[in-house]
Amino acid sequence: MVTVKQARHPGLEEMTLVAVMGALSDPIRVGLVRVLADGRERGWGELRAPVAKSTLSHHLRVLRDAGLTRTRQEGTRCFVELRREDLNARFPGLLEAVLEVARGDDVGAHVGVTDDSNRT
Amino acid sequence: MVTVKQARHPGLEEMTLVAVMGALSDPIRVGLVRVLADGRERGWGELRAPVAKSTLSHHLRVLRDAGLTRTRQEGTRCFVELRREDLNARFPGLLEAVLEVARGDDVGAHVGVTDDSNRT
DNA sequence: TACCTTGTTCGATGTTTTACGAACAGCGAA
DNA sequence: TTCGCTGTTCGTAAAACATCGAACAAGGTA
Repeated sequence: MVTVKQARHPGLEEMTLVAVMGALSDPIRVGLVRVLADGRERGWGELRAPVAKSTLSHHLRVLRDAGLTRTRQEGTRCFVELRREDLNARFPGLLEAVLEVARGDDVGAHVGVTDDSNRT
Repeated sequence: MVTVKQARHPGLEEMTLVAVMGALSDPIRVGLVRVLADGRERGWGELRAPVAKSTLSHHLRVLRDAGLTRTRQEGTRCFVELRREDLNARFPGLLEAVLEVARGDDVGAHVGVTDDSNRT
């Protein structure tokens, strides 16, 4: 019934440093953030990660609950995007610093997107 | 015998983003980092945190293993300090961004030092 | 030497996290 | 309506984590 509980996204004030750090303490999630770092909204199906879909769903929820991403549902499919402006407002400099290191170390390398670019 | 295994500190190359983020995903550890953020070396006994000493020891080890702090042993007591330069070299901007937010949100507020300033 | 102080290590425990496959629910298409 | 596709939720299991008290080890002190 209330299966898709219309995903609640935390407001700026609800985001906590500890939750964000926790969300970014997993390589898969860092990989997802990196994929979304180009600012483009991505379809769930575009995302590739070496885990079962239920696990991927879990990771996306952790990111969303921490306030890192925004999920939009359109009919049957979901789209995810990085809440870059919100993050920069709430945690100035943090996201950029993390992305910079993640890029340099190639953290979350096995996370990617299908080259099936049918959007944007 | 080898109780105090002379604490190994990871070199710059051994530090990982994920480990650092994990280390900073606990309010007590963030509080410890805040306390050390003034650059002063602190004695173990100076640190106050609302946990048992064995737990505090554990948290200090997590921080040390992630490369955030350096521990020095002098006779019977230990001294801890933040590896600020190393962190800035390895993760540019990250520590400052975290400290800034932690200060603003007062993360790890119940962690402090005894005003027993008998050092420096 | 016998004791005390200091911090680590050792279990033990309860909680949280990660992971999977299966079942389910919503939506669109046949 | 009946399928099929998509993503969430559930049940479960394994691993990691936070926490404590007790035991221990190393160094200083009496």
